[in-house]
Amino acid sequence: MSACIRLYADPVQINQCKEKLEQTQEAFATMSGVLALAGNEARLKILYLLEEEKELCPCDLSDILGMSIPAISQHLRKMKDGGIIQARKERQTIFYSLKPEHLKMLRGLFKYIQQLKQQNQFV
Amino acid sequence: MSACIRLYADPVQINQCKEKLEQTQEAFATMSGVLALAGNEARLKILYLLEEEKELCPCDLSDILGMSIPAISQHLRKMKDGGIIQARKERQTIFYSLKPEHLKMLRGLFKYIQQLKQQNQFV
DNA sequence: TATTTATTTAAGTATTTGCTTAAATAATAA
DNA sequence: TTATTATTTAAGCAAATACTTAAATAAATA
Repeated sequence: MSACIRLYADPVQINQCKEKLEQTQEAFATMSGVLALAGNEARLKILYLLEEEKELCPCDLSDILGMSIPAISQHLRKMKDGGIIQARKERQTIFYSLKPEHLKMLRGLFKYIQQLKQQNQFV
Repeated sequence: MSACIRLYADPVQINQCKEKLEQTQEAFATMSGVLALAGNEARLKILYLLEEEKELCPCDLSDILGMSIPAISQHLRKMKDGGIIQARKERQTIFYSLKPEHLKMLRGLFKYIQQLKQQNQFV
């Protein structure tokens, strides 16, 4: 694949890297999937709000984020399919909340958002 | 925007949520940008490898990941533009490394990848 | 029963993404 | 100088994204 014919390439290093990735292959697929979900501003805000408020319905989220109901609904479906949120039905209303699955990781991200916020206040 | 006319919507809660988001607006934009970069399997692996190996050139990355040089180069440019990696030139070779900027957050992600790996080993 | 309400789904579309191949740069070596 | 090497850039393209509007579900109410 590579077009480079390096004198100083370290074949041992290259192979060690390949092995490391192979052993961790599944984790990278899972992780990049979750990060891709969180890597959209609307979805990141939804996740943050679900952590703060415990649960919210599509209608509330639409109000809060100023986005259409179908747009919200489609983001929610994506995250539900991705296994990071869950739904609970109460009469006509569907309440979404964070799934425990990747909660620890998401909380790490929220903590970092708070740090960024603090930094911005002093700039 | 919303089509729902809820009897039980809590306008105080809705407004508190809106305010929280407004105060944190910039942080969400920054954060989702970084997560979008990490939310691609190839790029996540590149970031991980740069953490492990300190620095690597496009050619090494091409070998390790089994991807074409231009594909790697374009991912690197995207992450450089996004401010999460930096370049150093030595003769003909360009060495890329993680920028200190969001390193703390990225390390949190790498730690979580290791945890996922451990879990997979016992499934 | 018919209507209203909350939500989802479907279809359409403009934009973005992530690769490909080919060409352009820039530094080194012959 | 010319050729080689490492990398970037450009152009093209198929697929994925993220919205839109309109229609379909499903539960509650009149």
